[in-house]
Amino acid sequence: MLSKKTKYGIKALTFIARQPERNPVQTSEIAKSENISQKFLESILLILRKSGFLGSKKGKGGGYYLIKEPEDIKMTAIIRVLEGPIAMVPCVSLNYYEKCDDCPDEKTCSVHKLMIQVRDSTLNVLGDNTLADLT
Amino acid sequence: MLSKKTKYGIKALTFIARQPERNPVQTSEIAKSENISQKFLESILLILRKSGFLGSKKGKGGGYYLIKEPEDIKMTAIIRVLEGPIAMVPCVSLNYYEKCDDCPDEKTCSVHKLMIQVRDSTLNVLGDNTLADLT
DNA sequence: TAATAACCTACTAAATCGATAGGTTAATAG
DNA sequence: CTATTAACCTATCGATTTAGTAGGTTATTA
Repeated sequence: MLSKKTKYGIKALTFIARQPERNPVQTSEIAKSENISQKFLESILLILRKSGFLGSKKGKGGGYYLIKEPEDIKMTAIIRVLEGPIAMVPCVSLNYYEKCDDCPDEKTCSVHKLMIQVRDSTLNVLGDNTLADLT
Repeated sequence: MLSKKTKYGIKALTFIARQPERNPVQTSEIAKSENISQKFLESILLILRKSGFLGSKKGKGGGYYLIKEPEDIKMTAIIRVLEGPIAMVPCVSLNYYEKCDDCPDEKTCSVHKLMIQVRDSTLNVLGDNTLADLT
């Protein structure tokens, strides 16, 4: 299941990407429009800023703005930052690999074999879609 | 993330499907071979029996056995029983649909649009694979 | 200097997960 | 008929994660 954190993060980024001007958008505006708890959203946008998706400006007229073009922001990147691994099992994760403690040999593991296929197909979809495709 | 429940369930089913004879396999044997807590595995095999994947036999020489041919057991069916929805968001789930409380219109929701694609590609992989493919 | 909005830290209620404990029931072997 | 075996059932539990809330501080603008 996708966490609300990730879901809200994607919605917020989409909201910002939809702005006609490149003006900063306030957290409160996004929160109201997308029905998200403002405090929770604050923490999400902070993560997205710290990981290089957003810039920010304080004080009146401040807010968050996109640093890159929506076409250049792949959904894989967003989801990895907010949700963590895309793979359903750590032992097939490209960016968050971890060995299973129960599995002695990945090569003969039936789950491993299957989850690699799932990972690849998911990766294809999320790699093909950019923020621009969601606007 | 795939739960251990589902992971162990798939491993157990694969183990049973690998048996040369159709003889019942004991929980203890699977647990030992696959490094799974026996008690936990018991509860999983019980679910798989109640949902029609396995038959069981009590007493000495008892255990669990497949009811259908491995070729006829799709991975989608197994995962839906053990893990629940395959979709990452309830609002795009075919078997466990639920409306999002924050989202006023699914048609214009960016997350919805994306998650439908992820669901379909995952469904393709899990629908193409049967238990026989994992053995 | 007041208002604004991002930024930061800490806490928490509720749910879920991965078990464990301690039995009961039914089938088989001797 | 009895002991053993293995499935079956119910309850509980510690740890972790989730989705927030509370209450501030810092920097920018009018």
